[in-house]
Amino acid sequence: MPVKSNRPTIKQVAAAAGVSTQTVSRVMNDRPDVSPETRERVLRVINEMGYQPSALARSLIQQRSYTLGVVTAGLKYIGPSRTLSGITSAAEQAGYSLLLIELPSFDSNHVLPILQGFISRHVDGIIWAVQEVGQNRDWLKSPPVDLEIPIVFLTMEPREGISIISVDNYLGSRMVMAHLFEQGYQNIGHISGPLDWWEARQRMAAWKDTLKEKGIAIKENHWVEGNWSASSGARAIQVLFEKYPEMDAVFAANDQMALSVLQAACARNIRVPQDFGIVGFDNLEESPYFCPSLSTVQVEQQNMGKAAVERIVRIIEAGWQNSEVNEPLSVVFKPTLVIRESSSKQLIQEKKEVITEIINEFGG
Amino acid sequence: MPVKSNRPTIKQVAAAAGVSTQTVSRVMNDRPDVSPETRERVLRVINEMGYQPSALARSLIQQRSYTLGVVTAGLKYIGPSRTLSGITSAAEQAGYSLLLIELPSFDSNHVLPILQGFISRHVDGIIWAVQEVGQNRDWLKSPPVDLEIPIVFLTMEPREGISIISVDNYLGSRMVMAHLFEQGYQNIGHISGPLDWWEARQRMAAWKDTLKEKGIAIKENHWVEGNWSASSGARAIQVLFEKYPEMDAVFAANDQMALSVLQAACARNIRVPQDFGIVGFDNLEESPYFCPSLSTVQVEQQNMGKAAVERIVRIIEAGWQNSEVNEPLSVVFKPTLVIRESSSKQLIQEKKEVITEIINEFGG
DNA sequence: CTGAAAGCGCTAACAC
DNA sequence: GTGTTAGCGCTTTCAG
Repeated sequence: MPVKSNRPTIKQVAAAAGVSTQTVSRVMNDRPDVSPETRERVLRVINEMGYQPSALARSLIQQRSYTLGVVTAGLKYIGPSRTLSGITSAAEQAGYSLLLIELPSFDSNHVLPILQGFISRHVDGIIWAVQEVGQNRDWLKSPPVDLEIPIVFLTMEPREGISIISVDNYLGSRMVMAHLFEQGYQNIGHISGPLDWWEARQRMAAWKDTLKEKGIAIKENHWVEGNWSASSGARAIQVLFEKYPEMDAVFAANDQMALSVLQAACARNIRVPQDFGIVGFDNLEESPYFCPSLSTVQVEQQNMGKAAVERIVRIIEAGWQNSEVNEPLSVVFKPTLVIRESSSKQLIQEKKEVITEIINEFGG
Repeated sequence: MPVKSNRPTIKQVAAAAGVSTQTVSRVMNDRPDVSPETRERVLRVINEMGYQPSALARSLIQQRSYTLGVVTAGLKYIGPSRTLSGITSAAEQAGYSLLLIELPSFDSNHVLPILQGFISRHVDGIIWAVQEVGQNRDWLKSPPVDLEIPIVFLTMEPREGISIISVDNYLGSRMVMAHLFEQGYQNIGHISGPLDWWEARQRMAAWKDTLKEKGIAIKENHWVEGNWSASSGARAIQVLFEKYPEMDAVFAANDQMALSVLQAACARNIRVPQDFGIVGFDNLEESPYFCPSLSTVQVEQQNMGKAAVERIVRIIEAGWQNSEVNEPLSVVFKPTLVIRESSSKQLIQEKKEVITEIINEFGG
């Protein structure tokens, strides 16, 4: 079973139809300057032979591949996958193929071979869908190749002249904190994400700033750094219960870690939310079904993926006709607070959920 | 910012180095027949100019793209993403690029444009990583194009002459049932997945067969069909509690639905596992942290993705040298039973987990 | 060891 | 309307 596929070439189709390759090309590309009879005849032959033009050859001559390079990491986690899902559907719709690369780790700074691969394959644009972690953006300071290819980043700290699609983690976390105080919780602990993640720092900053504004001193024993995993959350909550006994609520930087807090509370017979409030971040598919259901922050990851594709496509098409893209380089999505039983003394009775649009909360 | 990148071509490198393009090509491909001095000179120029050969042009002439087409669906669920993650890392290691397509739905049978796209882009092989659902394999009966490209499927019913990487869902479910009976549960209900899914049917068949073997009559009120989601699980368990009051255990076809059972039991103050046993399937990252922790079946999805890549690469390379692949076409992975608190009266005391290798259980 | 010629499959540019 | 010529960037083949 030789790999070499013997599908017909444009030459063979032309010969079979008794025309030149140019005419076949014109028919394939719906050019007007072909007589109806010729067109029909050629189309018939194309169908009979099952002719499929080579995108490779076309890309080569047109210097345009209709392909996007996508870099992701941590696909085994749900966040990156959701984003990727948004990317795939938007790309399909825009008529672009996707060349996918998954980094071996989030903080990989080993990007040269990836960029070279993309260049070598003539991608029209790149979507860098890896969160900002550790030093994994350092290569931007001195790009290893001078990149003529447009590139859009997802989820990173704003940088001059770079197109970024991100979500306002700080705002989302502020909403969490405002909600917890509103519910009457006073001593709010925090389980942060790993602090080499930009997003983890943002979420933590909101926790700190809110406490500061309330005149509450932040002590070392009021928070613990986790690593996003439920097991790290389990360790963290144990430490917090021990070192911060007055604590009556926890803001966990994601739902997995919040889940462990739920479990720990359950194991200690602490009543949630009556005596202890818990809020997470990310809104897992399962979070409404935790016991009690988990309050959290909803991020439209799929839409962010879509936005990234739309943005890169607009840049590509603009560059193609040498026009400028006159819209803001970056987009910041607004998250939504989803209030469920784990933090709402009212809701635990009524068994429903409330979604707070930022617009209503933070006068938009 | 024109998209057209003005990176150097082999011609320019050749001119700059004062050699012919062949020589540059030879150097790039590490051919032996270049004098050390020439090689060094050319290499220097290559580095200076940042030359990166065009994979497109190379693919065109070699009739070989070192690219794999990957078809997936439901990336917003964790299962498909885990598999994809296995595929990306194995492909990277094997030196293949990935062209990714996500179907709009699991049961899409609209495959012609996808195959044409792959053919057009000269992929060397295809990995069809979509579960078998409804009629979504019908196109295999009369392939819409005569596919010269080798293709490997993940997770589908065995079919003559087709290479398939799958997991033994039936075996995994038998292990669940054996375990539940061993724990002394007698009246075991089932929440199935949607029955147009092959995997859901397999899991259910094991439930049925086990009951039959135990001489237990299967009644309509002993099971409910879910749709994999936690919310469908919530509806299902409500029905079961009502119509099957003697029930003392549930085998849910995935962890999300099992989670809802956990929640429902918690809401009704039913003691799990003392009075009621629960087992899921798939082993979510979060399942050890449910309250109580959830017994389940572990499937090595990432390894299945890896296996698919390794298989397709072997077929490709074999085809390339016109040899045959003399190994079984298909691989069936063995799942593992993970016993946690939700179904183990012993463990709920000790707070640990037990992993049952099939080898020990079903005399392998 | 090196280079010249040919061509992978297609389309842009121009001729007729 | 249609065909011819040239060439995208590379490798294969063959000559020297």
